[in-house]
Amino acid sequence: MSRKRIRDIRNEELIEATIVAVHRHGYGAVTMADIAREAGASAASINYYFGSKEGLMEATMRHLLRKLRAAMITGYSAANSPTERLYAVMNANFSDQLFTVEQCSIWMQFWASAPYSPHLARLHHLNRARVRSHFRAELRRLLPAEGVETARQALQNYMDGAWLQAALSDQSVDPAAARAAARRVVDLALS
Amino acid sequence: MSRKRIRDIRNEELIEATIVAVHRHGYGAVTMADIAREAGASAASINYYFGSKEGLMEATMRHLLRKLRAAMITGYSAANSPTERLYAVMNANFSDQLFTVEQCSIWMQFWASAPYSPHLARLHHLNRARVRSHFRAELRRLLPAEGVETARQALQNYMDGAWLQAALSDQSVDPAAARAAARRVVDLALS
DNA sequence: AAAACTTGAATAGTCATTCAAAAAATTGTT
DNA sequence: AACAATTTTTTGAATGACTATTCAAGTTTT
Repeated sequence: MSRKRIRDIRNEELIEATIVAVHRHGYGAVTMADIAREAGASAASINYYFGSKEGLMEATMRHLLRKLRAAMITGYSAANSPTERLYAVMNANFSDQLFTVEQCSIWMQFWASAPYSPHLARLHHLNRARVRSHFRAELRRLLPAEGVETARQALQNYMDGAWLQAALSDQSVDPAAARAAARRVVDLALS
Repeated sequence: MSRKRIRDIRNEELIEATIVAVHRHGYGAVTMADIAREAGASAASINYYFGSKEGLMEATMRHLLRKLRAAMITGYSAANSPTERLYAVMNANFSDQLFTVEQCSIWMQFWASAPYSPHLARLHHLNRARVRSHFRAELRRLLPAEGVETARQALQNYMDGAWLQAALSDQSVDPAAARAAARRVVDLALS
């Protein structure tokens, strides 16, 4: 039991250190030594746990995807109308925990490197397809059939664009304001 | 005169090679040797013209920004109503020449590395501010004051999100379809 | 002849990964 | 509890491979 625990604790520590280090140096420039220093460990021990740098990056993206999915499911189950579920998807994406410069920045780093890593690309496509089907399911109940796809693209691209802007902003972002803005965009798309 | 000409020709060739090579290998992974091979030149000659890899990357981004601005101005001057000018901005961003997987991909590479390069960050911010003011100017004539900012965010983030999606798509993209979709989103935002 | 251009080879540095050996934790035995 | 045996974890140092940049020596153009 405790054998597994130590491994899990180390895994989480190293992944958190990876998030910080990638945000600080960039995905393309970050080194194993940077991450090790951030975690207070050695580069060799990272390889002991994750096998390689690529393995660590993939594990980190899985971690972030899990967080995103968890936030989504939480809000989703509390909402009980199509419109509220749309708000819930937005609120999850712009929640206090997820919508920070640090996290948006690392998401963008992963997006940029996905085309060159089949593993990352696969994870990204799965996630995007899931969000797309959520949006479609709710919008079908709210709009005539010919308007569904346009509204979905408007909302989904808006979300990605907002994350991009947050990643590139040098100031800190305001999640509450982002949620309010997203809500207005949803209303606009449904009008 | 011809002294300058040779230099300009080489500059363009090397920048085009950079676009291809960065798209193929990624901004973080591309090497001077990759770019040189693509251009049929040597790595040393690139340094002769651009001083350093960073100088080459900055010049390449400037080149892309110029292209974008030129496309925008062309469409803009032909349009003569606020709505048509909004369409024109969208048409420029989704023009056949600009909206390709290759170019969207390299834009995303630049976005991702902007936070770690003051030069790139500066260029990016200037460009974004310019687009923002264009959108604002037109929307102010079409919507009540309190709706302008929401519509602008919806449109500008939509554009960035669409480019992001294009960069990550493994198939080739369809600029004409993207323009039609963008037009529907503009109509949605103005309704 | 002079200036501009090109490059092969050398330089000086970087980095991920491996590995042997040490340290720490866990287990089994008494 | 005590102690030894075993497994798991950690790391310093070495390895091998890769890179941007420089430069002297050529080639081409003016």
